[in-house]
Amino acid sequence: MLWAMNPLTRRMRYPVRDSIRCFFGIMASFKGQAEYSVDSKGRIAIPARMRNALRPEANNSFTITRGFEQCILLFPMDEWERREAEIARLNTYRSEARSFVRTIMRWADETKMDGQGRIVVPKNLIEFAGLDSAVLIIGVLDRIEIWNPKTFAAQAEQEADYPAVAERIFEMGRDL
Amino acid sequence: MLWAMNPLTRRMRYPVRDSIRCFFGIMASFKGQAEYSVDSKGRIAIPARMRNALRPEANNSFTITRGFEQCILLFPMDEWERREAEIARLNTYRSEARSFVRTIMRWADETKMDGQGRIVVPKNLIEFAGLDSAVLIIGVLDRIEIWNPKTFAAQAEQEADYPAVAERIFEMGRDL
DNA sequence: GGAATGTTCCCCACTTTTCCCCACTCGCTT
DNA sequence: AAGCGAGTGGGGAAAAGTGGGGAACATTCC
Repeated sequence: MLWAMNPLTRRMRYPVRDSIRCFFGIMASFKGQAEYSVDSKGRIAIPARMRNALRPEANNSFTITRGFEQCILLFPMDEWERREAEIARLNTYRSEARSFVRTIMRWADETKMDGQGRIVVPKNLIEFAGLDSAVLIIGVLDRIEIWNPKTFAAQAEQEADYPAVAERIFEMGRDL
Repeated sequence: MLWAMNPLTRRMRYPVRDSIRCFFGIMASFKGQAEYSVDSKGRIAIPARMRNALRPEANNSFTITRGFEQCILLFPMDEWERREAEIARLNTYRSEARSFVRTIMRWADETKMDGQGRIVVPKNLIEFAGLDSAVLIIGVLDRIEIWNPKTFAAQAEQEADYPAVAERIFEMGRDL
């Protein structure tokens, strides 16, 4: 296994295996979940396991934004830049595209981890996701999701048909 | 990461990563929202996050104009010059193009930030956008939008189908 | 022409927020 | 048991947002 230096801790803790190849090159690959707390200053610690999956190019920074569901998304800086370039190609003389870009960018903000590996979550996003003292942090491939545990549980009965959904998504016959 | 000097604060606060490549080269990348106040002199502060995203070429200046919606647009000077060049290429023997160019240029004005990072908004634009004491400032990629919060809220029910619009726009299936 | 009035622009000052750093606790490993 | 990594809490310096004074310039009125 290869290791690279994590600039936050200045240690060789970045495992290259924890990344996957994609169209653009290499992207991070977050996985797992953890229940952490939000402190009085609105800070949330990023689980060490996910910090270690960050590529050095991300510079310990994330773009934080809202999800389509009632949760917060964290994209590593390098990954977000690719998405933004895609958004910038939309034709903003079309009213629908204009409104879409406005909504995406309006919720987005840049945030950098402090020396303890924490990020500050903007107040409007805390409100949007309905966060209180405890949060559920989930690693989902190229992004990290932050949920209020209650909100997640409430919408997680959808996962009851998890196998059925999988069948629909992969119905073109291509197995992963 | 590269840093350049922000001439406003005379500090190395301008992150070069905070710009994205586009057809023309590099453009600024504004994001986030903030609710600020308009003071008695008609001045509005530009959020520090967005000031730091300005390229030195913009020279702390904006071209201010009206949007397609009922809001005010701020383009960094360097970005505006590219747009103006684009507009100048339109065929002004077409009456529709003539009218479009006239309307755009009629509302446009130049404004430069003061030492505190504030701009003065022309009275006709304040009237057009219906601004009073509080404004909503939104970073939208290559431009900054200034809204009356009430006006924005009134037209923001479009955001209800934000996920649906996203599915339509990115119908190739790639989730954002 | 000159004084009065108003506007623009630059600077200084105050308050609040943000960000960086230090410190503590708790498991787990050595 | 000691040491280290990980999660949590908080203090203080610096930056950001806000308000306002006053000089320089323009405009209007007598």
